[in-house]
Order: sequence, then structure tokens, then C-alpha cells
Amino acid sequence: MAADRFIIERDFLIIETTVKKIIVGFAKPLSCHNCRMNNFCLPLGLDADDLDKLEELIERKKPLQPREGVFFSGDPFTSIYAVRSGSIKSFCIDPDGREQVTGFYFPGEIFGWDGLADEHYQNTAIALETTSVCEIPYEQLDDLGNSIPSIQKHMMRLISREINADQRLIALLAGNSAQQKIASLLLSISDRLVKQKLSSTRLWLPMSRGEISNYLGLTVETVSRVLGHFQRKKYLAVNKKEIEILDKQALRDLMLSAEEVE
Amino acid sequence: MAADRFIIERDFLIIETTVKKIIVGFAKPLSCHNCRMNNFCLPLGLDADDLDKLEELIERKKPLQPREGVFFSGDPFTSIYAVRSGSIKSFCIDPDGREQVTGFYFPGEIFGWDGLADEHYQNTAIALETTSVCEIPYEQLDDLGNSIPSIQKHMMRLISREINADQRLIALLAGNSAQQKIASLLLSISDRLVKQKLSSTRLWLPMSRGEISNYLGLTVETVSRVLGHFQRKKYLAVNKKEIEILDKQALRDLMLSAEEVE
DNA sequence: CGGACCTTTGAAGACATTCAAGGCCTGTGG
DNA sequence: CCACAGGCCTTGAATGTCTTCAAAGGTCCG
Repeated sequence: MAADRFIIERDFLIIETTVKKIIVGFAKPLSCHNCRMNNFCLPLGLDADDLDKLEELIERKKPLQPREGVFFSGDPFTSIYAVRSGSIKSFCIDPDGREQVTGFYFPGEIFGWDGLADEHYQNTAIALETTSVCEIPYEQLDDLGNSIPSIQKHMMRLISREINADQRLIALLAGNSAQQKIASLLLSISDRLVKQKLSSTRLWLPMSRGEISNYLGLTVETVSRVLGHFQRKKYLAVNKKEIEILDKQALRDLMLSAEEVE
Repeated sequence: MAADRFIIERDFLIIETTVKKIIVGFAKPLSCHNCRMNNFCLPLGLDADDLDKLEELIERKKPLQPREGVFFSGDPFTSIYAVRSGSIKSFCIDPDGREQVTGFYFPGEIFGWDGLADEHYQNTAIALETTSVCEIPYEQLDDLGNSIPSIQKHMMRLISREINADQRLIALLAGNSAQQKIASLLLSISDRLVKQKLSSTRLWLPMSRGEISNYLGLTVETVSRVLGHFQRKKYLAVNKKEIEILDKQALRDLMLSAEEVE
């Protein structure tokens, strides 16, 4: 099986082979709290026919409702997923039964790699809001990878990115105060929204305080207090889940030095 | 390029192809604090000729001295590594300059995947004691993977394992007390030594208290105090870096329930 | 032997948690 | 449409765990 045509650009994969035509792509975001409307994959040069195929692929999966699951811990590993619009939280259950949030995923980001090692997902992934995801069957991707080397390479890079992200979180959890953790999370989300060409200062948090606190290894109360503190210091304007970053530099400084005058 | 013969068993790879003969293997441990002497790869059915090749490959890399580096943060990504004997610590430098230990690796374990994403290692890896590692050039592995699908699959699994390990650490860091973290680390090391057919109760920690504390997001003093506490409770016998686990069940209970009577 | 480094131990203090209560929003049913 | 229940979020005070600061004992290696 040889590829007639394939395009790889960052996280987009569009492949045509003589045997089968597979379009594995995920679009720019549609519309949601953090998203703007945009056309599918057109910048990658898809023609109308390809677009239909893609639409077909995407339409088959109707948007997930808030708290609806994509896969559950223990499910057989079949696919990886890309967020098209909305947001996803992934979490695992500790041996002692507690839930541990392991990641938040925004449009353009890929999740589900954790299931590869022993062919069962370790995490459960659920939608935080109305969310559409693109399912990418691993077997198909694997087949393609066997004939198209650069796809394999690309996949490996994507997995490795997950490792990098996890290790950043480890560093954050291990060596930082509550203020630093929260500043860091906000800046991270801000940066990731920029990639969607959204405002980097006005953002809407799809997750609850409880989910943030769990992710950062804190309690709900602490998260609330720190956000309150940041607001008093005019670093942020907080209105429930709407956050406006007023002084990004202050947050950056806080993240780095941990020193601050009251 | 087709493979005439290749054997994959857990983390061992031995491959022969018509074009080139590549033996990517790492042996059972030689001898060190935590190791027993053992023959190379013989259980996998290598003949004398293969064994010579393997020896050659391995001998070329002389053992690392304690604190000697395997690769450094920022180096171009070329290879992954398997620990043959000894132990490795990997760590990265936070934006604020602090060191953060991201993993300890024992014989049979593979490290270096973190460099794949952007072709430069994120972590620095150094030997904790006299250590020998097996370098596995990624390009060769990649080439082979292109002709032998199951190797690709195997590689992906190995990478995914790293994700799983990192996520376990995240859960540990986020939701546990100092006692739980340390109990968990000791049990983890104990389990990994069993895989080398070593005692699961008597173990020798190759890393310093400082490295443990950094890894677990604690201070040196806390680690020392908790070990002291465990010793007083007769869970452990601690003699510097030698640890004997006296009551494994107590540690397990501690890890799970967090409840304990004084 | 001396010095550097690691480890242990103590006491004081800081930071985050726990416990407790009240406010705010949402959705439901009367 | 309003009332009410149940979440979720915030705020306060007390507690506790871990850290910080300080000092002393050990170990390794020159």
C-alpha cells in the first residue's frame, strides 16, 4: 500500500492511498466559549470531495454533552482523539479510589495515548462542556504508518509531547507553592488559547474549581483563596469561570521567583 | 529490507536483516549493589556469534562513573537508552533554575523518550552509581520499524509506558502525604527489583535523600523524618542507603488508606 | 586529620488543609 | 413565576503538616 498523497502539518493528517482513502483530520474550532467559527482544514488544500469525506467522518460523531465520556479507564484501546471544539478532562482512579485529574485538553490537542502500553486506557476522558472530538482509529493509523514512514515519526512525536506535558506537570506539582501552581496553569491555558487565535488575556475556564484543585494537588478552598488574592492584587479579574489576565508579567514573575511583596 | 530473524521479549530486541545485522539488546544485570551476575541474553537463544556482536556493542560503551552524564538537556536527540546495570536519574531544569527529578531508572528500564518530541532531550540523565547502559540509536530503530511493523508497535508501547509512569507520579505528587509518597516509592522500587529476581525486601537506594525529596516534592528533612518514623514503627530497618522492608503490608495500607494509629 | 557533603534531629514558623457556615447560581416542581 | 433544593464557590477560624532555620553527628576522601 503506497500513499498517493498525504499532508502532515502539525496535528493534521490527511492521507490518500491506493487501497483506501482515509482522512484523519481535525478542524479548527467551531464555536464555543473559547472558540471562533472557522472552516475545516481548507488551508491544507482539501477539495470539495475531501471536505465531504471529512464532514462525514466528523458528523458521524455528534457533539459530546457536558460530562459525557469519550472512553473509560479499562476500556480496550482503539483510538486516539483530537479535540475539535470544547474541552476534555482526563483522569485516573488511584489505587485508593480517589480521582486524579491528569490533563485538560483544548482544541487542537490530542489525548488517549496512555492506553497504548497495555492496550487498555488508563484514564477516563470526559467532556467538560459541549465538545466535539475527532476519533482517530489507532489501527488505521498504524497501518498507514507502516507504509508511510513520516507518519510514524509524526505519531511518535505526538506521544512524546504527552510525556513532555506530563513532566512539566510533575515539576509544577513537586516544587511549587499554591500561587505558583495556579499562576502557571492560567498562563498555560492562556498560551494554548493563543494557538487558536483567541485572546490570550480573556479566557473562560471550562473546569470547576474542584477540578483545578485536584489537578494541581490543592484543595478547593485554596484555589478560591488564591484567585481571590490575585484579584485583590489586580493580577486578574475573576468572574466565576471568566478570567481576565490584567498583569501577565506579575504572574510570570510569581511563577519564576516565588518572591513577592505584600 | 526484510527481517530474517528478530526476537522481541519485553524490553529485549534482537534483529537480523538481510541488509544489516543489528543487535539491539541489553543484558541481564552484571553486578552492582542491586544486581547479581548473569549471562547476556542467552535465554533469548543467541548463538556465540551473536553474543560476540552483542559484547562488541556493549563493550564499546564503558561503564559510566557515578554522576557521569548520558545526555544533557538540550542535546540533540539521537538515541534511547536501556539500563543494563546500575541506575540512572533523569531530571530537568525548571524555568526558574531549580532542578526537578523526573525519574529513576533501574536495570531493564528504558529512558530518553522525552527527546523525541522536538528532537532535543528535555531531561538530563546521569548515573547514580557505576552504571552501564545500552545505547539504541533511534534512527536505526526507526528504519527497522519501517520494515518490521511489530517493532514499531513495541516501541510505541515502550513510550506509552513512560506516559503511564509519569501519570502515576503525578497522582502520587498531587494527592498524597509525605508518608504515603515515601511508602509508595519504596514499594515501587521493591517491585522493580523483583523483576530482576532480586530480593523484594532488602534493597539499596542508589539515590541520596536529597534526590528522593526532590523527586517526591518534599524536603530532605521530611524524608529523613519519615524514614525515621517508619523505622520506629518497625516497618523498615534503615541503615543509610540500605533498606530492609519489614512490614510491606503496613506500607501498602498506609499508601491506600492514609489512616493509621500512633 | 580536616573539610566537604550528606544525614539526622530539634524548635519555630509558614502555608495549606480541615472544618464550618453562608452566599450565589441553576434547574426543578409547585 | 416563585420557591426551594442542591451544586458550586467563597470566606473565616482553627488545626496540622511540612518547611524553614539551626546545629550537630556521620561518612567519605583528600
